[in-house]
Amino acid sequence: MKVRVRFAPSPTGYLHVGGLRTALYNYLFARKYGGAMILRIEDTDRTRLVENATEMLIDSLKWAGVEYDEGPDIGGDFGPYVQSERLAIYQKYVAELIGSGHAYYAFDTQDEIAAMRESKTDSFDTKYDRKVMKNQFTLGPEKTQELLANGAEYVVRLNVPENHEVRFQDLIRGDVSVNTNDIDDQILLKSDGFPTYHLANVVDDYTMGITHVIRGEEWLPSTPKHVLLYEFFGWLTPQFAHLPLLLNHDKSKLSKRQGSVAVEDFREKGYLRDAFVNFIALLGWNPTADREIYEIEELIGLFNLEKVNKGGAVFDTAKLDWMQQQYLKDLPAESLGTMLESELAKHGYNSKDSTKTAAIAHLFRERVIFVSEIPTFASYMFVDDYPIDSEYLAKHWNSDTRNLILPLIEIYRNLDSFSHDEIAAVTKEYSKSSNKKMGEIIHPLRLILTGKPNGAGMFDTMQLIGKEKCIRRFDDFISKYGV
RNA sequence: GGUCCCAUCGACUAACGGUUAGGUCACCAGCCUUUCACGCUGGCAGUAGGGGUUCGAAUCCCCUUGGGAUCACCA
Repeated sequence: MKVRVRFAPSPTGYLHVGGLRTALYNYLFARKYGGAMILRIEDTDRTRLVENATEMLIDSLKWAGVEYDEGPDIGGDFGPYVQSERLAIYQKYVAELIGSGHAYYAFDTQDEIAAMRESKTDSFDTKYDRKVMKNQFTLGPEKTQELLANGAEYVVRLNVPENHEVRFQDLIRGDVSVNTNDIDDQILLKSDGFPTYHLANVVDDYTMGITHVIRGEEWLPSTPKHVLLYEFFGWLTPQFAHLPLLLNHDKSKLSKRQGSVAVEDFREKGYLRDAFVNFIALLGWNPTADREIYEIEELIGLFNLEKVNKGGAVFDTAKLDWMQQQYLKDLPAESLGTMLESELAKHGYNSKDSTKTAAIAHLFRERVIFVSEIPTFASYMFVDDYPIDSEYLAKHWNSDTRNLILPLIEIYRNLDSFSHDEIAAVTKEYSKSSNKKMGEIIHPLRLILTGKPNGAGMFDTMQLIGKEKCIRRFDDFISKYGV
C-alpha cells in the first residue's frame, strides 16, 4: 500500500518550529517511501481563526522546502483539504455513529456543564456524567426527538464503553494502552454544527487514505479516543507515531515565552534555509551521529521513524548558529553578494558594483553568522565616516607609528597596481628594510583604514577599498590626528 | 490530583547485552597568524537512584525519584 501522510495545522497563527519539524518528518517519511504528503487545514474552531494564517503557514512551509503533493492550494483527489469545507462529510459519519449507538445527543448548556464540574469534589475530575446530565439517555427517545424537532441546541458525544482496555501500537513508543474509564464522553459535533478535532481528524485521515499519523506527543493522551472511533466505524487504524516534544530551556513544551518560535522569525533573522532545516531535522532524530551536516536528499535517504528519540529535545539555538556559519562559509561568492546587496539597500548604501559586493561578502563570511551583520561589521567598506576605536587608536597611533607609516604611504601612492599581491610585496619589503615586524606596520594601517582592531586580511581589505580611497584616508587621518 | 509518556556529558545525540561509554555545539587551553575569525590539536564533562535477570547491563524487568504531556462545545 502506498504511504500517505499528512501535516494538519490549524490556521491560528504562524508556523511554529515544532510544527515545522512535524511537517518535515512527515515529508522525509513520505519521500523516503515514495508516498504522498498531504497538507490539511484544520479550521474547525471558528473562534480562533486568524486572518491569512493559512497563507503564512504555506509560505513558511515553502520556504523550508517542505513540499506536499495534495493540499488546499494545489488540490488533489481527496479534497477538499480544508475542514470547514467538509461539514457534510462529518454530518454523515456522525449520523452513522448515532445510528449504531456509539454516539448520542446531549442538550446541556455550557452553564450546566460548568455547574456539573463545580459540584464535583475533585477539581480535576471534569468527566461528563452521562447518567445525570441532559441527554438522550436521561430524556428518553420521545423527548429527544421533540427537542431536535424544535431546533434545540445540541452536541453529539462519543458513547465511551465502560471498563474496556484500548490499546494501540505506536511506531516510536511501542504498546500503549488506556482504560476507557479514564476517557471522557468527548464531544464530536459542537452546537455550531462543526466537528471537534477528534472526529474531523479521524474521518479525514480515513477518507483521505492516510496510512501513517505522524504528529506531536501532545496528541498521545487523546489517541485512545481516536482508536475508539476507528473501532466504532469499523475502520482499520492507521499507524501512529508520536514525536517527542521540542522543549524550552526549562524543559517545558516549547513556547513563545522564551524567545522566537515562529519559523518566520528565523527566516527574517537571516538563517539560511538549508541550515535551519538541517538543524531542525536533527532535533529528535540522528542518522549516525558521526556528522552534523546533511543535505535534504541525504536526510530523506536516511530517515527512519523507528530511530526517532522518545525523549523531548531542548531547542537550543547555539548549535544552530554554528550550523548557519558552516552553510554560510560554503556559499558561493555570487550568492553571498546577492544577499549582501539587499542588506546594503536597507542601510541606504551604494552597491552598484556587484563583483565588488560579492568579494566583500566573501571576505567576511567567516567572521559573521548573518550576512546582515556585514554592513555594520565592516561599515568602512561602504562609507567614509566609519567610527575609530579609541582604545585601538591609543595603542597604535603615536609619533613612532606615524613616522613608520609616512614613508609607506608614499610607496603605496606610487603603486601602479593596487592588488593584494602588490600591496603585500611592497609592505613586506618595507618591513624588512625598516626592520619592523609586519604586525607593527599593519596595526596602524588597519587603524587608519578601518578604525577597528578586528577584520579581514589587511591586503585584501585594502584592495577592496581601492587605492584612491586608501590614500585619501591616509591623508585625512594624518591631518586630523597629526601627532 | 487521575491517566499517559519519558530519563546517556550544560545542549543535540551515538552505542539496538560485551566499547577505555563515541561524535557535535558550548566552554577552557595550545597551535596557526597580520588583528578578529576560520582551521587544527588537546582538555573539561554523562548512563538519576536502588533492586533484580545474565558469565557480562547504558542497553532487558521491577520499584523509587525526577521531568513532561494531557484532562474544553482548542487544536
